[in-house]
Amino acid sequence: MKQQELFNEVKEIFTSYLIKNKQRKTAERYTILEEIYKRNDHFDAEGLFIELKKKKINVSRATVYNTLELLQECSLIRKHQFGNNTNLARFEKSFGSRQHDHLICIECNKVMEFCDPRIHQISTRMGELLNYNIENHSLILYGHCRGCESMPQKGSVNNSPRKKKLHAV
Amino acid sequence: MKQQELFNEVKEIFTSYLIKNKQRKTAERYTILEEIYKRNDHFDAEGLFIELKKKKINVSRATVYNTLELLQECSLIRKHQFGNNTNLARFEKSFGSRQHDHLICIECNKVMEFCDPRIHQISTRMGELLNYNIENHSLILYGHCRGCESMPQKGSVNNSPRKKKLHAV
DNA sequence: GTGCATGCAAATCCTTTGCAGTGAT
DNA sequence: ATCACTGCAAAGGATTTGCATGCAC
Repeated sequence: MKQQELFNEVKEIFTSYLIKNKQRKTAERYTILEEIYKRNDHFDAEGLFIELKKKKINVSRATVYNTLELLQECSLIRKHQFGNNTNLARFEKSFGSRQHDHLICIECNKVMEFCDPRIHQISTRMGELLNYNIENHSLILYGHCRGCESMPQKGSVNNSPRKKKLHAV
Repeated sequence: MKQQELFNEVKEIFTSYLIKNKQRKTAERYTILEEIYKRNDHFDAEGLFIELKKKKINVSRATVYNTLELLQECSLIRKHQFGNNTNLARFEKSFGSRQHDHLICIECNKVMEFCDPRIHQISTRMGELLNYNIENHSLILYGHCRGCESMPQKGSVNNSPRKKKLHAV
C-alpha cells in the first residue's frame, strides 16, 4: 500500500469514529494521526510532541495526549508500558500491521517484534479456564541483544543514581 | 513450609545478597522483607508504606523504595507494570511460589495467576531467532471477569474525567 | 571513627486538569 | 451562536533525590 493510501484509509477510520462518538474533526487531530503514521517506531507522547514542534506544527501537549487516547479507542494505535527502564508509555500505529509482541533489550532499549500463534492459544485457553473474557494481552520478553550481551547485568530495572552504588554481581 | 521457616529462608537469601554486594544489614530492610512475605497480594509501594505506618513501624518512603529495589535484585520479589488503569508499579513476593503470569480484569482489577509451559518455549525460541539473551518476560492477559462481564467496554485505559465525555460505542 | 543508609521534604518525571479563548458544528 | 476543543500553565500522582543525622561496620 502506498503511504498516501494508508493515510487516507486511517483518516477515514478516524473520521467515522469521531462522527459515531460525536467528537469534532479538528485539524490538530488529523495532523497528529498523520504524523504517527509516518513513523515506524515505538514512540512516546513527549517524543511526538517534540517532533511536531520541530516541524513547526503547533499543538499542545494536552492535545497530543487527548488525541493519543482517541486513537487508541478506535484501535489505530496501541499503547505499551515497556517497563524496562522507564515508566513512560509508548505507542505504535496498529493499522496495516499485524498483531505482534515485543522483545526488548534491557541495556539499550532496542525493540524487536515477533509473532507466535501459541500466545493466542494460551490466551483463549486461560480465559476459558479462569472464566475471563479476554480482550487483549501484552507479552514482553526482556533480554540482552547481541551487542549488549558482553556486559550482562541483573535483569531488573536500575536507573536510579542512588542505586548505581550497587556492585554488579 | 511454615511461615517462620519461610521468613528465615528468605532472610538468609537477603543476607547473603547484602553481604555479597557490601550493603548494610539494617533493621528496616529486614522489617520490610518480613512485611512483604506476610502478604499474599500484588501490592504497590505506597500500600506497603501505609501498612507499615499502621503497624507503627517507622520507615520512610525512600527506604521502602530502596528496599524494594534490593529485593528485586536478589529475586525475592517481582515487579509488575499492570497497565490496566494505573501506572503504578505492583510487586509480589517470588520465593517459594513458582513462576507464573497474570490475567487482569479491566473493570475491577482482580488479578488471577496462571502457568503455561508454552510461554517459556516461546521465550526461548524467540531469543534464538532474534539473537537476544532472554532473561525474563511479562505476559498479561486483559479481560473481564465473570462478575464484570455484563458491562463490557473498550479494553483501553480510560480513567481521565476529561475523556468521560466519550460516548460508549 | 567512617561513610553508607535513613528520614524528611523538595524535586522530578510523566500525565492530567482548570481556565479562558478559539473554532467546528 | 453554541459548547467542545485547544493551548498554556499549573496541579497531580508515583518515584527519586539532596542533605543532615544516625548507625552498621
